[in-house]
Parts: sequence; C-alpha cells; structure tokens
Amino acid sequence: MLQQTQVKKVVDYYRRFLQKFPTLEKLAESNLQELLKMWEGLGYYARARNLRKAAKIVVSDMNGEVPTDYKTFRKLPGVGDYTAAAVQSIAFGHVHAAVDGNVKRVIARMFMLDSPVNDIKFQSLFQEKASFLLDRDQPGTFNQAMMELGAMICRPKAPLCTICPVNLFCTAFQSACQDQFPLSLKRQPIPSYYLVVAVIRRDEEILILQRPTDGLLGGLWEFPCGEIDKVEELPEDVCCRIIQDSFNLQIEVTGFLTQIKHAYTHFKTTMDIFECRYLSGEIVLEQMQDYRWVKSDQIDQYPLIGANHKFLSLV
DNA sequence: AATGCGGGGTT
DNA sequence: AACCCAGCATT
Repeated sequence: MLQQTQVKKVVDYYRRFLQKFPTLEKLAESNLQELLKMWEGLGYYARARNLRKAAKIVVSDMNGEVPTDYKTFRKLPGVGDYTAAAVQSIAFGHVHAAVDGNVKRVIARMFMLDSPVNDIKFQSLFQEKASFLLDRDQPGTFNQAMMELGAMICRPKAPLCTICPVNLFCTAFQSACQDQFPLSLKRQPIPSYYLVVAVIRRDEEILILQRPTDGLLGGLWEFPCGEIDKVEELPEDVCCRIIQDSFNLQIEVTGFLTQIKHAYTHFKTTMDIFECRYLSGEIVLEQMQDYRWVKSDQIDQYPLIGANHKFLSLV
C-alpha cells in the first residue's frame, strides 16, 4: 500500500484491510473483487492483485511462512528492491538499505549529487550511498529514520534545514544550496481527452461494465463511456453513437447530468455525463470483461473507478 | 532503458 | 498547473 502512496492516505485502508483479511490464509483465499473493493480509491490496483498472488504463493509453496531472506522475498510478485529491503530490515533486522523517494532526496542533498533522482540510470548510485550510510546494528530503525527525515524535514520544497538533526553532515546545507537539490528530469507534458459517459437506465436498473483484469484500473467497474475526437456534433448524438458502436445498444439521452475532470498519471480527462434510457439491443462486449444491470443502491457493492465516484451521488 | 500504472496533497 | 509520494512490472 505504501508504494508511491503517502502514509496518511494508507492508514485507514490498512486498518480496514487487516480487519477483512487478518491472516495470510484469508488473503490467499480471498475473492479478487472483494479485495479490489477494499482497495477502491487507493490506486495502482496491480498492487492488490500482486499482494494476493504473493499470499497464495507463500501459503501454498512456503508453508505459510513469509521468507526471512532478501533474495527469496524479493522474488514474490509486487516486491521490488525497496519493499524487500524495507521489510527484511524492519521485520527481521537484516542489513539492507531501503531507498525510496524520500531517501534519494536526502542523499542528493547530503552529498550534493547532480544525478536526477527520477532517472533510473542512477538508482544504483543512490543505493550505494544509502548502503554506505546504513547503520549495520539497527538497519530497520535507520531505514525508517531516513524515510521519516525525508518526509518531515528534508521536504521537497522548503526543507527545514535549521532543525535538521544531520545538517552538520549535509554538504548542500553547509554550502547553503539545499534548494538546488535534488535534480530531476522534466516530465513529458501529458495529453487531454474528452469522454462522454452514459448512465443508462432500464426500468429500475443501471448498466455498469467491468474493465479487463490487466491494465488501467484493471478489474474495476465503470459506467459505459467513449472518447470524443472533436466536439462538432451535439454531445447527445455523440453519446448515442458511441454506445451504439461500442456496445450495440440503442439508447436515448434524457438529460445532461454534469461535467467532471479527472487526472491520471499519464493523461487527463474531461467527462460529460448523460442520463440515458435503454431502448433496444443486446449488449456486445469487445473491450470490457463483464457487465451488470444493477439497482442504484447496489452500485456500492462494486469497486468503482474514482472518476465515476465524482458524480455517483447525482446518480 | 523506457513506459504504464492512481489518486490526492502541497506549492 | 506542476510536482511529489514509504515503486513495481513489463517490454
């Protein structure tokens, strides 16, 4: 949960998660949809699938015992260099330096490194520096201290150098140039897309679709939608045409609900949401994995994408 | 080595 | 609007 996600956001999810899946065995035999529901809104849903996969492996192949050595643990799905080092050092006291985004920033400033922290080429450099600094006697505590230092004191903007416990050892602070570090590569500008979303009612039920298990928002549910290239026609007409072309359903638009914006990592979207009525047609799924006609008070039972939650109360 | 993958807080 | 976050898997 903590991969690329701040502690504050994780805490509540973590508590609920442990309550629902208190043991490795419970997690291993969990239903993926139920797990995704617990993960709903946390993002990076492959983490949930990998965690479940890892639990299955540990239960079935490892006698239910989490590996206590770095190499074996590192092989589990979803476990990379950082997670392996963090868990093995904190849980078992093994000597591995955990290098996350916070640690890289601390190191870049401490040694005035001109290597961009977001350039994978220099990952090993930061790893070496962290290993050099690591306290061999209490690696877990040291790793947590480094991460906490980065999060609380050695912040991205306006670091609190005057109260930093290690400012005597920080070459950037001693040179009064801490604001020039760390360096990072500019990211590419991200594209924008326009989508129409159809809330299609048939009697008392509404149509929702399940996204493919892998890829963006894998396994989550959403209202039918489609991309508009240009806004030349009436949005209502575009909406009907897209639903016809994508799902073989004939519908009519009964009203405009709202417009929302939603940003992802690599693109951002503007969505026009339309209230629609089902007219005819048998649904055909090409892109999507599954579909359901559900009553509006049942939607909560499905893990829904965040963009749809933004207008769900209106539905 | 580069890219895809969320969502929210901070500046 | 840009940046960042207790990164990992895939290609």
